[in-house]
Amino acid sequence: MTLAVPEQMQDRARADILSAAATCFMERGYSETSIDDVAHALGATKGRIYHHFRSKADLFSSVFRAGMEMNYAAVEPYRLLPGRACGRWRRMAHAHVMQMIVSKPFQRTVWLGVEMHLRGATTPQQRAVMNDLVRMRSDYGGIFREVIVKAREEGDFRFEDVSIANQLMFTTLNSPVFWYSPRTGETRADIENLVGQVVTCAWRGLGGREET
Amino acid sequence: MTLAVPEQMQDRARADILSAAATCFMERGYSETSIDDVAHALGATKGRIYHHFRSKADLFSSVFRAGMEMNYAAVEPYRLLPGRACGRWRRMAHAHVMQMIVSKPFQRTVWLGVEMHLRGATTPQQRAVMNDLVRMRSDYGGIFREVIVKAREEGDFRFEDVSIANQLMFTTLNSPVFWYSPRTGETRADIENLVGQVVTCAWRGLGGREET
DNA sequence: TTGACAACATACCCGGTAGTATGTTCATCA
DNA sequence: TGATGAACATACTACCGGGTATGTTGTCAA
Repeated sequence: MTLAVPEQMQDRARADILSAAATCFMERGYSETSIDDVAHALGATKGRIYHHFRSKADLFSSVFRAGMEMNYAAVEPYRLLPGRACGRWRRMAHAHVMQMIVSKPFQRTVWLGVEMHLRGATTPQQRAVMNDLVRMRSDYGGIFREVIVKAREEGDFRFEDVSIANQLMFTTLNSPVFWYSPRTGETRADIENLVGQVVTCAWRGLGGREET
Repeated sequence: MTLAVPEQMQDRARADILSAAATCFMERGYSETSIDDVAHALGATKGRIYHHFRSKADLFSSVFRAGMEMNYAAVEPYRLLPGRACGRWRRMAHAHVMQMIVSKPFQRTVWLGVEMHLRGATTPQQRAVMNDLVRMRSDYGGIFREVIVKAREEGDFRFEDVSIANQLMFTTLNSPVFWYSPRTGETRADIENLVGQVVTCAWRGLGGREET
């Protein structure tokens, strides 16, 4: 069988389009991005995109899903680590923030998707897909929710309402998606330091004790 | 002179349009909102809107400006209060969060405007107006920045980078704009409690000591 | 070698929307 | 009382962008 190579090439073709689309959605928003824009960013035409995706909404959903899969993959290694919950939280939070930075175009698109879903700006069948994706994101939030609840039980976090605390925590951890942009001559250590400040801010916000 | 009444009526007519437009922009975004949508929300037609605003961009800018003016007005009473800076910060932060809730449609529009500006999705002349508005917002951020710097000098706040701290703080204080929605039977005390949790989270994030 | 299909490009249609041009109504004022 | 203009509504145009229908090229299998 020589099907393995074509399949990989197809995945590659899709991945290239997804990446270009994510950047366009980040830079221009959903409605302001035309299929022609995405095609132009690829040095191609509409035909290429409509060959791999059924519609603009389908393309958008695919970027959304890819972004969420990246998030799951990023925190997966730390979910079931032994020890105190607050320790797991710190690892997961760090991985999450780092992911916001390295896959910013996809994460911005995820954000756009959530906003659109809250506004209900979709067709009935597309809405089903979006419901699935938003649930996927909600479940992802649930992972963190469980951890901070456990950490509170263990006396490491202090907060009133769990839902509000989780909202505020995610707001903080996601924020680099909006204001981070790479600086010239930026080192790995610079980014680590930045991520550290964000995680610390969220940690404090959750009522975590000051680390030494 | 009987001009006083017509002028007030004109302001009123503009204010009604601004309010309807803010709600539409919040619910649908900029591009997804048509002038016909805004007109329909008013029980009117396009003619009414184009009689008071030169273009869709002009209408949007006006909503943006109105939102920012509300913010300035909200924190103004506390800016120059005597005492420690962290005390002023708490008053200002409280007023700001409350403003995010009570004028949510306008604040969402402000957010949309900032996003659009960062993407540079405007015509040259419209860009001049947007530059002015974004500067207005930047100055508003500067007010808080001064206060948290002062509070750090006074030993009440602890954080590394001022810009990052200010970004994270605003992210937290603004967040209700995205997830708050009024509940049935909600009392004034409920809202105050909610605002309190948000302010406390930001306070902690800035490294403020635990209040008794 | 040929035919079949994937992977595009090109050309076109058509609905929606910003903006305009032109009524229409009503109040005010000389 | 008639003229004037503000405050709209109505009717229309021009254009942009999603989607489709159709052409073109290269590759692989029989």
